[in-house]
Amino acid sequence: MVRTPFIDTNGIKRGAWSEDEDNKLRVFVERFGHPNWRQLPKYAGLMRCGKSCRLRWMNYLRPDLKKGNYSLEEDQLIIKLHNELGNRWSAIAEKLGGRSDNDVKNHWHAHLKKRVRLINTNSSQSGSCQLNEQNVAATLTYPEVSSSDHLYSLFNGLTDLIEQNQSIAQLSFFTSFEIDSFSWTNNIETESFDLFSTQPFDNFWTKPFF
DNA sequence: AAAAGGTTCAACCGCTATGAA
DNA sequence: ATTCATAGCGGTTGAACCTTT
Repeated sequence: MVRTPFIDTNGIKRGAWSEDEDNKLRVFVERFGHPNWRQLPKYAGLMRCGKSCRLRWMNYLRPDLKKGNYSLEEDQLIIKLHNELGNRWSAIAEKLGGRSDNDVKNHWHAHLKKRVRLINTNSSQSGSCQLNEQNVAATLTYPEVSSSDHLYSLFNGLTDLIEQNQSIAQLSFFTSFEIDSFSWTNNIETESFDLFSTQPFDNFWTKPFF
């Protein structure tokens, strides 16, 4: 998933970084720091521009960089911070700790934006539910404790069902079965709320889907 | 099995902010 | 006050990978 390496007209290498280049940059920065990114490639023996070196270090090589899947807590925090700060990815990444701004930005566009938009759309249309089953008073039990991968997958499943325009009957079955089994197996107290409430919500993660 | 379309993410580009001269 | 160099930011893109048809 990387761009093919090539040398541009100025003799600067572009595209994907090789392992050898990574090693040169890592060794150099760990030893000397990076007081001047523009000069760095010359002294580090790299054919890259300073900007490219900085980006590679900040987004990939930094030792304090956290890699791998995002936790539910991280997703919650990104959504909350994006709501407060907008597209200020570096500020959001800073508060997450260990994630690069590029990584957070990609994660937002790939995973979170769609879900937030979907929920906002459905919330604003609560009077005329898209699912074409009017006047259905559904109640959803929701665990008070939300730090669980199980809950995360449940949330994903729910939004996928909504996206596929599934019926309330299918949703009700899915939610009650999944959440009841989760709360039962984890011995967690649950609280009820109205699935179709139009009241303003204090907490994104506990607000109804419509 | 192959083609088409969608997803992911590393890297690039252009712009702005900042600080030094 | 102005100019210039550099760092940093956010939007966009290229291409590998994945899924669907």
